[in-house]
Amino acid sequence: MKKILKQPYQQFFGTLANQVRIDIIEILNTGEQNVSKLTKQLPYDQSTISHNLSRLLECGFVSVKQNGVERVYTLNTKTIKPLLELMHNHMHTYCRHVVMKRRMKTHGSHI
Amino acid sequence: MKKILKQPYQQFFGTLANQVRIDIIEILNTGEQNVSKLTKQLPYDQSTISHNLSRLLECGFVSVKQNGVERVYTLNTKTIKPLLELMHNHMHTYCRHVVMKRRMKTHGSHI
DNA sequence: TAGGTATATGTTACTTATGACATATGTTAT
DNA sequence: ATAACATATGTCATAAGTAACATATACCTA
Repeated sequence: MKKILKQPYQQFFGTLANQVRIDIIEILNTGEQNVSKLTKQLPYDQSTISHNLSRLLECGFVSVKQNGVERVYTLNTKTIKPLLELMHNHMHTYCRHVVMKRRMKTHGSHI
Repeated sequence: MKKILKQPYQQFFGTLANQVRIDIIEILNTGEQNVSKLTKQLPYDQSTISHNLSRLLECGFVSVKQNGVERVYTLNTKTIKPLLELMHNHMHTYCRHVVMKRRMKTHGSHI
């Protein structure tokens, strides 16, 4: 069955307005990962990770390749990097009252 | 007045994932407007427009100046223009095809 | 083929966002 | 001060989104 797409703005921005998906993006920004590894690094159920990967995939924010039994997800850095850079610049310039707080459990992300 | 401190990603992207606010942005993209004029051009209540302008303001997507009895809202084109351009490019490149619903032996492509 | 692992999908209780309505506040002119 | 208009704010029913749970499906190895 074909998925009915919502309005593109909601599709695009709505996908990024979610903590689980942002957490996934931040991890994938450090390198491709399969679902299990993502699940181990995040405080969410495997099914939650999978559901949200599905939405990221649907929006073209990640791609996936099969590797034996596992599926390896890769971030679409071509879109994500300039997008997050734009966001951070904006927040820094116009929204300094908003606290930038990371909820990641791991270190080293530089989105 | 103190503003709500949400997570920046949700603040930023969540604000753009809404039809009323996108409608407002599209109109303001053609030039600054006061609230009445915006209300006349859109199928929403004046209070709805005002509520949503408030959120756009909070996120720095618009600025406002008092002009007599009216308040004139101006789009922050410095952020919005490149942002929407990025979005359109992305949608055009990655979101024009059918979603892959089941596992397939592919070697990874964007969706 | 069976059993184990990896990932996806269906469902649902709960949370959050939404937009209209009612009303309050602010501004200008008389 | 008051009227008339412009805009903002509080509230609420309900619509939409969320993440866990349960389960199904795909893939691998023996």
